[in-house]
Amino acid sequence: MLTDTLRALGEPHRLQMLDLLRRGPLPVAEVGEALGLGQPQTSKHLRALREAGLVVAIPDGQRRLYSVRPEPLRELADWLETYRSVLATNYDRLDTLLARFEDTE
Amino acid sequence: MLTDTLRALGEPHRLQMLDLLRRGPLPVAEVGEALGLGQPQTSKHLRALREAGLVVAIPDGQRRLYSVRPEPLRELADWLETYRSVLATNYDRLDTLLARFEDTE
DNA sequence: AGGGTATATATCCGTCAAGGAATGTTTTGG
DNA sequence: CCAAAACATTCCTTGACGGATATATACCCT
Repeated sequence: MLTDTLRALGEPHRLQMLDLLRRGPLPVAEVGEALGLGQPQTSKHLRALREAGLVVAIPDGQRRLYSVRPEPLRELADWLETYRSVLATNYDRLDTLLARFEDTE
Repeated sequence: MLTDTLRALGEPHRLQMLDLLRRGPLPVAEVGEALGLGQPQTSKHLRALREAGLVVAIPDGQRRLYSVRPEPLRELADWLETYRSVLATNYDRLDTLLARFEDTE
C-alpha cells in the first residue's frame, strides 16, 4: 500500500537508511554505525522497512545483508505520475493561483 | 524537507485529501464530506498539509479554497530520481538478488 | 448591528511509535 | 560442544498523533 510506504519513509532515520542502502547491500551493524543508532533501534527500523516491503534481508553467515526492494518505490513513482499536470504547471506564484480561481468562478 | 512531505502523506486521510485536491481547489466542507470526516478533523489535517507546504488556502468569502502546492511533490520526484538505477534493475526475484551477492562477494 | 455559516483552535482521551536497556536466538570458530 | 559475534525481540517509558467535543473567530447577509 502506498500509505505504508509513505509512513515508513516519514521517519527520518528510515529515510536515511534507504538512501544508504541505495548504494548497495549492507549488514545491520554498518547501517547502525552510519546513522549513529544503537543496534536494537537499527534492527527495529529495518524491520519497519522490511514490513513495508522497502527492504529485503538476506542471510550471510551470522550477518544479514539488507538491500533496497524497488517495488514500493515504483508504486510511489506511479502515484507521482498522476500529478504530472499539477507538477508541470507553475502554480507557485500566488497571483497565478488567484487568477485561475477567478476564471473558474 | 523531504521527511516532512513523506510524514504528512503517511496519514491515509491526508493522502486522500491530496488526491482529491489534485483535480482542483475545494473548500473545507467538501473535502471533509468527500472523506467522511468531521469539520475539525478536516481542518486539522488540512493544517498539517499546509504546514508541510503541500497545500495552500485561499480566502473566498467565508470559505477557504484549498489547492495543491506542487513544490514538495517536485522535491519528492527529484529524490525518486536518485533511485533511477535501482528502479530500472529487476531486483524482485530472490535468486537474482542472491546471484548478485555471490558475484560481489 | 445581529444571526447564521464556514472555518479554525483548544482540550481531553486513547493509541501508537520511538528510544533505551536487557534478554533471546542463530551462527561461526575453536 | 562452548563461547563469542551479529541480530532480533521484549519490556518499559515517554512524546506525538488522530478522533471527538466544545468553543472561538471571521465573514456574509439582511
